[in-house]
Amino acid sequence: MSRRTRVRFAPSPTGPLHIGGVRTALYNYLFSKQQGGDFILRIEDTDSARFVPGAEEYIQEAFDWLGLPYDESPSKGGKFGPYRQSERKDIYKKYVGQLLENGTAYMAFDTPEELNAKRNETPNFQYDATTRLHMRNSLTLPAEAVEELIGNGTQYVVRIKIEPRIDITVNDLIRGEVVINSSVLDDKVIYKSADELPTYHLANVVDDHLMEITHVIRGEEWLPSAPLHVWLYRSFGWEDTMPQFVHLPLLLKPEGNGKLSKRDGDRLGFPVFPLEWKDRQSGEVSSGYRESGYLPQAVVNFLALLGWNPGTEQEIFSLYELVNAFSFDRCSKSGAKFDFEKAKWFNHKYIQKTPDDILAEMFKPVLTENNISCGQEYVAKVIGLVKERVNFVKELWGQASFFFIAPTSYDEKAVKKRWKKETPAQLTELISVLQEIDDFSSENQEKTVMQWIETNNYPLGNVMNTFRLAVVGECKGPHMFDISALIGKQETIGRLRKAIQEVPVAESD
RNA sequence: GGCCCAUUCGUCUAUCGGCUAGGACGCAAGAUUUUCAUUCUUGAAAGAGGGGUUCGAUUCCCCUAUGGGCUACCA
Repeated sequence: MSRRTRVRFAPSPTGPLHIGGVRTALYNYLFSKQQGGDFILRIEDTDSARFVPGAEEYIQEAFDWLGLPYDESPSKGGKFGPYRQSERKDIYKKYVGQLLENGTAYMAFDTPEELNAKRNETPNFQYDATTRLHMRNSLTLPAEAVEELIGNGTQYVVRIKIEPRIDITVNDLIRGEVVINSSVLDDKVIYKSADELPTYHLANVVDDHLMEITHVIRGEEWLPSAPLHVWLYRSFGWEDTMPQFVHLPLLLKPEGNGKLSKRDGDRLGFPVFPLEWKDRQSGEVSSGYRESGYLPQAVVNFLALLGWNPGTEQEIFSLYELVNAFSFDRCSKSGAKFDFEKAKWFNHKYIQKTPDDILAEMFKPVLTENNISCGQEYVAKVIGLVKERVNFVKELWGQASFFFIAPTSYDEKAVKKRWKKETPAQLTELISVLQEIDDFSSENQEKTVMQWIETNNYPLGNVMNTFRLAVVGECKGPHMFDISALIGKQETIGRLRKAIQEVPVAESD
């Protein structure tokens, strides 16, 4: 009997979604879609103290932007809901009761102070089979005392009871079998009476079971607690439908050591979040990929290759191609440092793939910012000419501003090098040559102007560069006649006239 | 400290015992171009160290080193 593949991405709404989390979600998405299964978003908000308003909305918006739709989620619903753990209190309560009843968990009344004291006096103190009988819990206290404590409202926690000296095998699709002896595990808290909420471990196992999750695909930081999760499945008697585990290598800082953290981004000058995030408390703004000008497809492509490879030399993948090509046995086992330069390169590639009119739409705000209002068709044409030289949409302005406004100054170095005393006369002549051209297309202009240059035996490089200087203001930009053709005859001649008047001829030589 | 995971160019990675160790980003040089950029070509650049196993180890095993993760009534 094979079950329908169902995977979940289960972030905690404690702030903006980190790019490492995005990659985890992406791998979940790719795998589930390849298997024709379901991709589920579950919000793990069991820690009320760390809840951050707006975080859940942010997460949803990020996946909308990235183009990774969920089949089931808090906003979309689904038949395994609710999808917010804070709304599943009753469910957890019921299942904790089950463990208490079958004796695989117990209640502990030790206060935080008592535990701290224990930890201080005993090095490497662990709440486990060797110590639990010296603590205040339902194993050591008489039944009546336990009754009384509960009766008078004393707060307690429920701990899982780990039997010692048992080898627990975690089967991981990337790492193979990881065997851990239960003696190194501690009796983790799985439920707190204070807020009637489970901790991650319990909620996770119960939800994955109830939601019929077949593959738990998550970051490597969860590997150490995977044996505990296996133990929980065993305690519930759910081992036969236990999901397959997949622990993904972590995303590391681009320089130095440690895993990529929220603070790294703006410190190193690149985003670590998909979308911009403004902290409501501190007002601190963290940059996002979307706002920095990345195309979502580029982010997805780049992230997919960070820890996975197709085994071929293909690097540019559409989401569809990724879904088909993805597999866990081509995932690497070690952490990947984030390479921001390569991310830029991917974006450059995707800019080239994006149709000009879509880029024009994205470029609109930049134009507005510079007080330019202009027909979309013209903007698209401009972009077609310059897009191969940019990595980001917003860089288009630096490459194309002269298509919208005439130069107000002329690059000094270039003027010094190119603007000779004969230049004004030559350009004046050029004006009359251009004046005569009826079909102002790039090709036609080129033919005519080249002929004129040849006939007069003018130095080609110098004439063309001064022409460019007059129209662009610098020695840069696409093919000269493409520029003049696009801005038009009138504008081209106007700019030539202006330059002849304004650019001073160097006195020397 | 304890436990777990990992280790090929600066970075992401290929190699599933035969290697002149391949590709990409970045870097350098050259070519193309009337400019700048793009593009193209070429180049420099790697198996952490030590033991085994083997005819032969980057590949398998062990040890050490290094990196990373976990070690909460966080996730």
